[in-house]
Amino acid sequence: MPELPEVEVVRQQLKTKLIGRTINDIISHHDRIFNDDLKLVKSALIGKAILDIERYGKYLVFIFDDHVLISHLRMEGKYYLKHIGDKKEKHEHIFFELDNDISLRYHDTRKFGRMDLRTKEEYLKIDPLHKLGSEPKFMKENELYNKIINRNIFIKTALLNQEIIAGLGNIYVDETLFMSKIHPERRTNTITKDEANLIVQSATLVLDKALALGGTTIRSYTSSLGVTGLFQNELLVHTKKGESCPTCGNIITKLKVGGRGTYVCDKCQK
DNA sequence: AACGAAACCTGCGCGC
DNA sequence: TGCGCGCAGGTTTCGT
Repeated sequence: MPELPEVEVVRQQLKTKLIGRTINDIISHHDRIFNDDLKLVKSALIGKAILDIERYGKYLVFIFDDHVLISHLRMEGKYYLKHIGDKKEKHEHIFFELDNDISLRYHDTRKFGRMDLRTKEEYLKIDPLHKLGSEPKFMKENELYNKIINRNIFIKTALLNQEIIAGLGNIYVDETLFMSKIHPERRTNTITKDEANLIVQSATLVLDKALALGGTTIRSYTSSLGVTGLFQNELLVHTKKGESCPTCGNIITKLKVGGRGTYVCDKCQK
């Protein structure tokens, strides 16, 4: 479900509700969400307070005193705030039972999401965060160019690779490439410095604007945690197959790039 | 090492 | 109505 703006919205919402709350119990109904042994997770976190919630790219990080819990929502992960004892809904896999009668529930229809327990000391230095690329707004001049010029993959595939650039997903890559007038199937070794820097600038703009509108909501139900953004009304090409290009009027087409549905204006994007 | 495809899951919409 | 297929805002693993 979420890319950087949607995860950031979740982070901000959770923060207002959860800072200072203490974990009284953790209940798991599906044993593949936690990558670590449940007993280990419980012994590290039970009795501890949530001190902060950080975000790196699409990863959420719950900060405790000695440990952190890194959460990736993948395609469909969501957090719901309920009351302890509320009926377990389908696809609610992890319950974090907090003080103040709060039951923080991790909901994931496809069970793709994952959580990793790490120590505060090392969590930025090891998997899964240590190889994460820079977010567009923090990228330096030519940083993207230097990372892709010696590779020979589709530019769309490169922008979806979180080790190259962090935070973009299928929707925002399409929008970024449209704004940059670059075709998603351009090979990375043909991208110029100016084009790479323009891509970073466009990505920064798209992500900022999407965040300001609360993210994008397509093909998704409303959640109890405000992931009902408005940026879907601002999309220029993604989901617009058969419609007119807002720049030139040409019909927008859909193709597959790296197995992902991709929307493009063949006239504008070269 | 690098690349592309398949795998991981479940649900929904569409065509027949 | 029922069935099979393709598709879904992501990442990891497998095969070449």
